[in-house]
Amino acid sequence: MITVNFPDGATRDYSDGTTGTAVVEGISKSLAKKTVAMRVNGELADLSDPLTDGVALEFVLRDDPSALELIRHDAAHVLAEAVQEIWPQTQVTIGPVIENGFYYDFARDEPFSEDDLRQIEKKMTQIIQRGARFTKEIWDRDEAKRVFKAKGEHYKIELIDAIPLDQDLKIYKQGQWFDLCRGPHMRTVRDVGNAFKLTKVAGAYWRGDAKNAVLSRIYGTAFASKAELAAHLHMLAEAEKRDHRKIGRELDLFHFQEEAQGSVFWHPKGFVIYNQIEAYIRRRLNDAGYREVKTPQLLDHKLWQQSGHWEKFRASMFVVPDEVPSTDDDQPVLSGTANLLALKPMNCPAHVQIFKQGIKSYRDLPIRMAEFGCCHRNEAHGALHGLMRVRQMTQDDAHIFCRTDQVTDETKKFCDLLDRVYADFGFSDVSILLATRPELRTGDDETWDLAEKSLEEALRATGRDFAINEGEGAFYGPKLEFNLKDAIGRSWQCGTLQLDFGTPERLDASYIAEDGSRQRPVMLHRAVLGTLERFIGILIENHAGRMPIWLAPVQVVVATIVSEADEAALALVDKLRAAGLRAEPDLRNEKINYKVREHSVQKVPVIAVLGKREAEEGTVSVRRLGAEGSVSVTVDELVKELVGEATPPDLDI
RNA sequence: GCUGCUGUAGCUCAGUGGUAGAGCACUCCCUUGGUAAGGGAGAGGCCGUGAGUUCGAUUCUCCCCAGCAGCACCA
Repeated sequence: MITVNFPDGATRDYSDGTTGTAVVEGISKSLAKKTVAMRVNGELADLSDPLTDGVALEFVLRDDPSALELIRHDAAHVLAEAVQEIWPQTQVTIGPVIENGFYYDFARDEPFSEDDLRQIEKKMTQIIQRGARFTKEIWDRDEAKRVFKAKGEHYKIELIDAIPLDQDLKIYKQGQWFDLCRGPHMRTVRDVGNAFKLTKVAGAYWRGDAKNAVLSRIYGTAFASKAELAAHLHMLAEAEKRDHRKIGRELDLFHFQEEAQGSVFWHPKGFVIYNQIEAYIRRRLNDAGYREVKTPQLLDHKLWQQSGHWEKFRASMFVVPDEVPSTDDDQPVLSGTANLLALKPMNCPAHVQIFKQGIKSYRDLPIRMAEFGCCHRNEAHGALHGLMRVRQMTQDDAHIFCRTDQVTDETKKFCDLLDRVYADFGFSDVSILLATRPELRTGDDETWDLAEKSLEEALRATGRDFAINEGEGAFYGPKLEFNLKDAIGRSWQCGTLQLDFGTPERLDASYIAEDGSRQRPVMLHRAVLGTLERFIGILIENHAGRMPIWLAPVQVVVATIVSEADEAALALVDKLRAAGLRAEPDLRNEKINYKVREHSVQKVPVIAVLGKREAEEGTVSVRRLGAEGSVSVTVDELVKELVGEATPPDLDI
């Protein structure tokens, strides 16, 4: 006899070995029909599992949010079955659920094409309609390896060997087809439903390791209902429309070209945004007690050796020989024997050099040293992506040199600064990850223990929620990653705070403590926006190109209807400019419809229209981006209104 | 860097084994027109680079380069 506890507080007794299926069928037929799985003590489980005494049982209905991962996982199995039914020679590997769907990696000589996806989808639909029941079996390891070997499934054998010996080896069958899987699954493949779609094909490394073979990955997504699938596909389409590379070209903000891959050519309009953001953050940093510096681009490789970058980061550095290139065309340009310099990939070692000038007292700390440092990193070609991933970048970087007892306070202050800045840019949803020691790192484990503990304690002291991001820290210390959620629900890592005991040690930075001893300062590496390039990319996508007026490259266009209004229009532009606004006239020989359309497409926030009537009366007809109608105001009212609106948020009183 | 796909006018894209087309943008002309495209004319391309197959290649094949997607890496 076993006792089962239900969410409503009820308890019921069943005979030993009773399954979830039996329980739900005993409660109600209609509930049983909708139930696809269960939670036993909070853990998702197969409905067909026998229950044990004293468990807390909840049923998972197909349209519960927690059923989504089951739908997707089952869809991945159906995908694998479909592929093997069409191409029996294909080996299956793994097929997990991911944030917005699932994928399955296959080993196959010929990669899949987009056309194959439609064919596979059809086959999946057939399989789902066949409605095979999922059944679970526990297999003996050797037996399992024999079976998979006989099927030519070599990757599965590797997977079996990776499963700890104390764990059962579970096989899930769906009709004739079966797969090694930890489960759980729903009742039948029919529970997958019809709201699924295969979205793309790609190569992916076996076990995510670049040293391994490349597999063919098929991505897909699945939802409980067609409507949710449609909404998701709509979001993807929306993301494509907002692509900052496309908008950057359309709005004439920046461009890239072959000769400078990964580096941005900022056009005048784009650079307005860049400069506005830099000026804004400079004011914010100044208010928060930072002092700005500027350090060299090129530094001797000896310094990078000392800092640890030469050993741990060299593959991402641009190394430059310190010699005069040969001007003889018959000779090699470089001798290959010169001393080596490197373009800085980070500002930290240079900041330590400034710190080390003169003797620092404990009274001087914390020192908050900021730099809009232009850094170069030799990113892999395949990593480059518009403004989001570039080779030349400018961070809103700063290093805080402080005592260990100041770490918590500095962390709090930094978080406060982040909140203000993100709010000013309209981001309200911020999540935090604590990234711990990576495999490739400098410093001993005791130092890492201390660093991770200190950073975590400091973060806890701010009272913020966070999650752990295992193994993703910087090579010199653990870091906090601040992720912003954008207007269409995507998450972007922007801010970072990294705690570093090692660099001051390696570069021999010290201060004189209260007792007269020499002490190492702690270094906090931190950025709020991350890199300006990437942050601007995020802003463009967040706003779909419609920048807030304080950032808009052109804030107002003064467009005329008839040439008799030209003079008044130019006078208005002068007035707006004198008030500090970015205003442009449009006196072209075009109809007002044409002008309005063009400036709307260009996302100009305000169009001030001047016809004969307005020119005579000293008024303007004001049309806002996205609004249908227009409002008539006097010239002075317009100037006053726009000055108020266009003031950067930190200067707004 | 790895796998796959792509590379034709400033942009978005057609197209063909016999050296090319559209729309928008651009220039000029007509039009002075009240809030998302007025009309007409014109100019603009070594069809990514190099090699091969061929009488002939932008088209087929290969190398390289770049871009895109994903992976790996990462701000």
